[in-house]
Amino acid sequence: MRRGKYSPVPPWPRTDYCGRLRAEDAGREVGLWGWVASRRDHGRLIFIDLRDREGLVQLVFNPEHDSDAHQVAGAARAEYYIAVRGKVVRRTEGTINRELATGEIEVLVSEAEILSPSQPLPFAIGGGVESAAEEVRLKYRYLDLRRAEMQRNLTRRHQALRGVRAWLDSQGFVEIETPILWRATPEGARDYLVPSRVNPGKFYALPQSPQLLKQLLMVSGFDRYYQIARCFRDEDLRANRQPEFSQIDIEMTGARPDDIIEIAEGMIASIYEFALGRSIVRPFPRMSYSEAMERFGSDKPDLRFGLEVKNLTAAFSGTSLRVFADALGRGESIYGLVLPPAYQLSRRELDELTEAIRSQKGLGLAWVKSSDGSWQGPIARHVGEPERARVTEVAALSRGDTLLMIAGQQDKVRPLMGELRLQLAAKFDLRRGNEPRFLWVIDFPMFEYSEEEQRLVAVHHPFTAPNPDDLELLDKKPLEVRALAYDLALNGQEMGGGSIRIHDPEFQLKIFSLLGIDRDQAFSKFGFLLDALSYGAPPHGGIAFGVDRIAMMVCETDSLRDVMAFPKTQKAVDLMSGAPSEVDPRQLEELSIKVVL
RNA sequence: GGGGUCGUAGUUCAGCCCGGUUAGAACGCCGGCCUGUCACGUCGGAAGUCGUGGGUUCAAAUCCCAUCGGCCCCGCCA
Repeated sequence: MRRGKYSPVPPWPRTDYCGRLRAEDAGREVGLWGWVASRRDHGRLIFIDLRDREGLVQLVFNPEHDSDAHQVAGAARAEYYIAVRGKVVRRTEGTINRELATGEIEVLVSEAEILSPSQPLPFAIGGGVESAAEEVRLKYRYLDLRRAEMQRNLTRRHQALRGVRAWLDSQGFVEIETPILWRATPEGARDYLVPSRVNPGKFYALPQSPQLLKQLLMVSGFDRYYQIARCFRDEDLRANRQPEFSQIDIEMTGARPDDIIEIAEGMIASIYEFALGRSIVRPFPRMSYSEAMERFGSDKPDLRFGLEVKNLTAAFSGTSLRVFADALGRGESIYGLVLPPAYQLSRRELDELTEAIRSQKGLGLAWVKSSDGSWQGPIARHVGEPERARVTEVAALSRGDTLLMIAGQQDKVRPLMGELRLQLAAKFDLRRGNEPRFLWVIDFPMFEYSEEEQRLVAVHHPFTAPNPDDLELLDKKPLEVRALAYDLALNGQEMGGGSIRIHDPEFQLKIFSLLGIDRDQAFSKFGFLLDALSYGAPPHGGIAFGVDRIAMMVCETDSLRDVMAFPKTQKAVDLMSGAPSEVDPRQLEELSIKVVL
């Protein structure tokens, strides 16, 4: 591997992208730059597939046409970056390659130069993403990104964001940037901290979202704001969660939930238009949180399949089955899930499922199989006729169905049934369907009780306005208060969520106090917000979407890493650069930081 | 913090259960030949701390323990 003469710029301009050349370009003289994707050396004739971001084109080097260029081709190897000049020619009939977009033509090269040679690569670029372990791909991410699939994903993500900007611009939204160095706030995820050199012992925090900043912009009068905002949360990773990610952050003055929903649906439609060139069905259906929990055991139900959860509590009243009778006596609920005859679980699978639920959640799973008017299974003979008839009706149980049931506290059982529903759907491969099934989940509760912290916590966030119809419940039954909050779910994933905010400082203090934040704490942590709200703050509300999840949606991938240029591993490490790393002791000293391990 | 799974030439994998030849294959790489290939073909060649450390054994890629790393999941993520 030897570099040619030093030249910081290509010897001739690029007239075209390789992958864009077509039959109508025949006869043109072109200049191309690109990587050697493959080289087929016949001793005299040499073919090279030259690749750039738009695709491949075949180059032909004939020593009788130009022997210097032929020599260059002979020296080239895979992934050398070369520049060529030559003539686009139609291929003869028998040599056309229908597999290739550029397969009707080739470039007869008359001049060639190696601009940058390459070591043999750790993995093949053309082999698809399965051709190398992700560990290797991440270490050489810059090479991994040369793959057509990654080029496509990142380009499509870009198109999706163009769709976002085009739509929001058309609706009069102004894009405003907010600080990355900000302050730590209580509530929410763990913060990433940044020490301040000029203020020893003090720290900035990276924003978990620009929530409060966008509210302040409403006070300032930018009555329609948006931002593609980078956000940071120091929590454990998942396939769809990275420590830093992007949000489409939107806020509007005077918005009602319907206004936000309308803007958001228009935005999603624009994304589909720009990224995929297709339209989607609107408006999206809406469902209340309580209905979603009751029917699907989830606040982001996957609507691509049925398997709905059934509430069997009333149907089992007065049952002779001991475990259920005891549960009902404690005021607990019984939920069931009906598996049609096409989806059979073996006795062994049912036993394993029962055991998994008992060991993980401490709840028992009961099951019966329905045949002609009778039930089979371990508990079948303990269930009396009247409740069997009621359950059959409520669960619409028919012959050959399997009914899975769990009893327990409603707030434990419903999510568990929801999980079970997803597990079974995965097992029987029901989570498919080409059409995106969007769903607005509305009427979220304001609060939930945290066992761990022994207090109320905000379901959305502490700045969310309650539904005015529920105001009188705030003090007596806070858990029953609905918020003006809404989430957009797609195929079982949360794509975004938002709310109408509180714009009255006294009312905000009231909500803080319900959350266990007293007046002093509120002013010391959120004084700037409370102050701002006291200077003519207009009513406002908004929403935020996960850009990365939207990119996953339009790229049809299950891994966020496939739509991010430089993602981190599950241990939040960048395998390529080695971040996070130790730092020079002098840096720590300047920051007045001592590391204790 | 916890559960599962994987780690063997540059790459993808086999071998591991049931310990015992020189640890194999394909792709890639290097060299020769080749004027219509397109995953070119063909002949030859080089290439391995079997993730790391310890243990059991006459003998460990193989069995045991620990540890590191990738991935998936639970907890966590207002």
